[in-house]
Amino acid sequence: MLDINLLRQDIETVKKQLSYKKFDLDIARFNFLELERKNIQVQMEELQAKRNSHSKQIGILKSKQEDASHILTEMTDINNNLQVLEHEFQKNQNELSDFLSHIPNIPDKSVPLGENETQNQEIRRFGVPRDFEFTIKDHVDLGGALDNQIDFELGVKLSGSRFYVLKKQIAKLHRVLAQFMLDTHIDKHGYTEMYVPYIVNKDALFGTGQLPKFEEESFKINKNDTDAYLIATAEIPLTNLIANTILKEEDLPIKMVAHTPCFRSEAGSYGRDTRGMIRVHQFDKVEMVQIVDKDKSNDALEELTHHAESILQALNLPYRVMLLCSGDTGFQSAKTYDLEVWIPSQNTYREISSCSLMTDFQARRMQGRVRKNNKNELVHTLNGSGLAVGRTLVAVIENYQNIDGSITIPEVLRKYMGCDVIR
RNA sequence: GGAAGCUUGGCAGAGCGGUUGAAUGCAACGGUCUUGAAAACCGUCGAGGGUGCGAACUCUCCGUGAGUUCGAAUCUCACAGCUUCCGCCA
Repeated sequence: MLDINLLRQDIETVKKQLSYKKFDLDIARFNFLELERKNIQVQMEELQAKRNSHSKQIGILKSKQEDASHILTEMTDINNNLQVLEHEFQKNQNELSDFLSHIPNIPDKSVPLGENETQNQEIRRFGVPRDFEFTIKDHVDLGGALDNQIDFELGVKLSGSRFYVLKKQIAKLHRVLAQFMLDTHIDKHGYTEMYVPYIVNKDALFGTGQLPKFEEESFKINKNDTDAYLIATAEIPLTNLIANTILKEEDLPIKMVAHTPCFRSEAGSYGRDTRGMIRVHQFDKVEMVQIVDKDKSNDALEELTHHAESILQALNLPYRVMLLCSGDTGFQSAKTYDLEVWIPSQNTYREISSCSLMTDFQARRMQGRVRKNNKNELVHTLNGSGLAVGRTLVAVIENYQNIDGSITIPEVLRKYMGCDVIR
């Protein structure tokens, strides 16, 4: 959520900044709601003040056993009017907060202007795609040939399309990858390991910005007759840990990491990436979240991105870092780096991590603050995948495939796997 | 799943219809004293919002939501959470 004062002070500038994100801010609508709010609120508070002082008067008179009937009749009037105003005010507030909660975050100054992913900016590259001297297979064929250790049919049998079952060494490699990522972030990058719920309430989804605009992307379930949601990313539970909290200055920065499954409905992606494990309803991800002082958040984004990159480097997987252009930057984000890993079978780089600076956009929604110089100030939140485990598995399998269909285990994973190759 | 008790400011803990946004203690912050620190003493000390150039004035919030009342932290109802006991069970 944006600071409403920003809209009050300089709405034209905000409109322009948001237009870079392909969002059309309805200025007339905002001005109308604000004017209405002001009118109602001033009247309402005047009456409330009157009610409060009259009530006190009545109390004083009654305690002296004196007559208060003339004030009481006046109060009836006040209360009748007040009821109407309070109702109108509530309606106005609902409309205003609905209006505000649908406005995306403003892109950072350093974000290149652009419409879509074709205008994203490549920042740097690591590694060189391997030159295969044989005809390569994709992970689906490789997994199938390896005794169906990646089994899509079983996934369909149990749950439908976009689900899969892993077995034996591939299942272990999947587990080991997550383990390696967690260990790296905890031991080398100073993150605190967290274990969090996979089912969260509406407040949490609103806090990180998935509600109200993106409800259809989550799996909604029922818990004790109230709405609950499967997490689409550990960003949701991790970031919401600071909801309605006033942190101490020395608490910052908070750096947390968790390995969780992620559930996505993938509504609206029919036909896209239908083959394989790239786009599925359930996948594992190791997620990093940082809660930082607002002055340090830009540096924190660079740091976080490097943390994610270090996993790809350790696995020796070729990748590139893309700075998303304004039009491709997500709703909540002010600035996002995507890490794209080389997928040989697709002869291209595919997203494997997204590292974002949310500035105070989420903190304002969830009221996460820090006490600084005796004043409370919103924190900045950041998150990044470090990494998406399923896609990392795909990348390892495809990049490390051998002519006989076996998979060489990356050096750093061998002590975890207890073997050098899967065959 | 059943029963009882509880839910107040950073923490502890009063208040149980009327000048209460909330006593008191601790913590925190500022100051006096001191070479420095501790102790002692003095002072400050919940959050969010509105009108106004400003001074200032004012509203909302005592788990959440509804209700009773001229007036609710205080009464009623529903829901949630916590604690304890019983039952069941990974």
